[in-house]
Amino acid sequence: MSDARSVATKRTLVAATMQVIREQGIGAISARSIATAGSVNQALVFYHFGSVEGLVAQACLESTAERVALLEPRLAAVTTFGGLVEVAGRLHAEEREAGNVTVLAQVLAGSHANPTLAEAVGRSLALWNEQVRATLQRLLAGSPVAEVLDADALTDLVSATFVGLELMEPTRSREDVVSGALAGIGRLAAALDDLGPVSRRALRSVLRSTP
Amino acid sequence: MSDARSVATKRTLVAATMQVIREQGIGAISARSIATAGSVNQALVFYHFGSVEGLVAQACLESTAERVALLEPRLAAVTTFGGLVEVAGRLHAEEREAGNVTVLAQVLAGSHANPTLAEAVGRSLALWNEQVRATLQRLLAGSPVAEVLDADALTDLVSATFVGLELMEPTRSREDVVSGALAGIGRLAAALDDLGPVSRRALRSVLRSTP
DNA sequence: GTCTATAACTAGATAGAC
DNA sequence: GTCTATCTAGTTATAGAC
Repeated sequence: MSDARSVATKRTLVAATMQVIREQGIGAISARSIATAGSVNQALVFYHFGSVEGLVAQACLESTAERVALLEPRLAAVTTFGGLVEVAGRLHAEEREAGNVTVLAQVLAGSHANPTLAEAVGRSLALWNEQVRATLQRLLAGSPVAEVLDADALTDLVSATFVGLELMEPTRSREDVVSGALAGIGRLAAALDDLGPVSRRALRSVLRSTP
Repeated sequence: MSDARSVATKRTLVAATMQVIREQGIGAISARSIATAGSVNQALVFYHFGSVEGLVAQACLESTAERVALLEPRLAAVTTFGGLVEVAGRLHAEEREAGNVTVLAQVLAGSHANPTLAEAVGRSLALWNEQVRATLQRLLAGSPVAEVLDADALTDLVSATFVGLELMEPTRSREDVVSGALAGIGRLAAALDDLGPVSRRALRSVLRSTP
């Protein structure tokens, strides 16, 4: 019974940590702000996680794992670049509610010169990148784009864009700019998907010869 | 005389602030850490800037203005998408030394739920976006891509990518991933630049009809 | 496991000497 | 303008009661 209670408390603390980071940013994190958000005692942070850093690391990891698990089946079902951009658009829309990427972005910023957080962020990013890379690898196979971009490079670019996008979200005056941009990218991707065999060969040879 | 000394002290404080943010992140910022980095007295932060926040805001703004001023003539000389990606690649390489985008990214993260910093970040981002948008507007005029993307949307995407890229820089194991990705994007852009009039018209009509 | 109390420290900010 | 000294408030972390 005491074990079940312990688990519940840990859960509360992790959830409260995510909430504080989402609503006030990593700069507002302290054992007290977390305890207040979760309506628990401040000392429990240290009893269960050893330190505030340890709790933040755990929260970052769980927040990311949660989102990646939800996304995994959807990415597995993607068969075209257009479909991938569509999933990206939905993910961005869902972020307003869940804020998992925001948590990752904030902890990423806080991990500068902080080995403990850096380790947690590294593992969180790896969870994302695994999924994105696998999807891109699948889509790139047989695509002319593979002539100039490998999955690793594209993955890094895609992850960075998403992190930057969510970090800048609060600064945006118009909120439809991102969806507009994603729609445009989606149409470019769709055009690429729908290329006939002749244009496909032509594009491939152009990309191959471009210095 | 006392005025010249005052200006020198302000400069020292602003430079020290940038240095602490670059080397230790926004989380390590305090009147004392800044004063130590600049070898000046801690109380001077409040005498010259009123508060730590005020100093950080000023540093963010100056750091950005400095970089944007250096970039402006180079962007003005860009005439192709390939050229734009090339400038972006150089900018990324120079960041390792200067770290101006890193400062912006860190203050951006710290501006979450902080009106003072948010205002400074907003103005800093505007400085960047002005230049990027003007360049993209020029390049998009007459390009088939304009069928699906306007300069505003693309600017937001480009800025977000750059901020995310610099924020993730310390986490990258291999350091040539970004340059590889930029090289690939550059070849795609070059292919777009070199399109003949026939392919150009064909692409335009495809993009216009893509839903 | 959880709570109270507290030690040890660091933060922002200011008054007053120089 | 700059420095020392200091106040206040908030921080991590732990001992010990429950």
